[in-house]
Amino acid sequence: MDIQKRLDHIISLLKERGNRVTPQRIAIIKAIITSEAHPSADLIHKTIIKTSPTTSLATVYKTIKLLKDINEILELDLGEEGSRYDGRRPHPHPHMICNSCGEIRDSEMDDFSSIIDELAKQSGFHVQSHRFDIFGLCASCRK
Amino acid sequence: MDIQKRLDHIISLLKERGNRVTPQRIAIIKAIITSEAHPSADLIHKTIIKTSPTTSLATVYKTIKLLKDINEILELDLGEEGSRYDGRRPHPHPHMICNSCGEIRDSEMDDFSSIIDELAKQSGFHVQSHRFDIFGLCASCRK
DNA sequence: TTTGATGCAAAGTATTTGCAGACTG
DNA sequence: CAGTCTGCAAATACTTTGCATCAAA
Repeated sequence: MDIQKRLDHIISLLKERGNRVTPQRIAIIKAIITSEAHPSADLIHKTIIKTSPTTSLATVYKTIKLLKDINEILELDLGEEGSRYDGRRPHPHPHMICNSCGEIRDSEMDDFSSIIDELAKQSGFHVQSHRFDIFGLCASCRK
Repeated sequence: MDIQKRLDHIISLLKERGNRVTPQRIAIIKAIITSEAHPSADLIHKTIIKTSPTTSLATVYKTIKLLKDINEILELDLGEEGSRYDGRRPHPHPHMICNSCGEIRDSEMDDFSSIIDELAKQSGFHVQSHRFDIFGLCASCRK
């Protein structure tokens, strides 16, 4: 799905829900679905104030929450380092996170349903989402 | 490994490193390697002040950091809800985390080395650790 | 006796919230 | 126009840190 289609898709979801489509929201959504960098809220903010100066960090957080609620972005909760967001592939998939430079790379493998089903079956657990994150050193930092 | 052996093991590791073995540390270590509840720092503190009243929350955090550094406990970083700790099985393994009551249950499956190797191989990533957490509703909350 | 550990309180940091005014639909 | 959204600043909550004092070895 290209960026424009995805943007239109999200905009219609918002309209359906009765949410308003403001310039700030469009700028934030564009930034987050475009970036390959798994940006933080702060980086998203720094990125968009260049072209949309009247956007506050608080609004970035509010819009992120909105996008999470409609399952259009994935939050990668790194704890003390804050959260990073994946707006390109909103379905859970593994990430490789560099402990040195902080780079986050997507992995191609994203179907863990059989493994998760097996784990859940044993205990009557009802699965809603998951995260599979691998920490280490990326190829560049390894050198 | 029973609790006493594990406690002795950790104490010798600390001595080797030149760390001191204080009553506070012993109380914290006992609490954390005994609990099945994946306790938070605050819960560990609340637990031990009953028997070891002269232990501050700051010391709990400092000791947790120490135990993480020597790889004797596992941190489960839940972001806004703070961290929980697994002192019984310090090697990475999947957890099932209830979105309703917060219960964290260990899964038996803990060898993902082949999957992780495969993911890492594609990109030259050097794996140091991982987390595999499944979110949903536990059997009780499902009802 | 030496030096690392402790407790306290203050600082730190990512995120959330309350509110008055602005803007979408 | 009604009601939502925005920016600002204050509030939150978990965790860390500085420092004077204490105690393990």
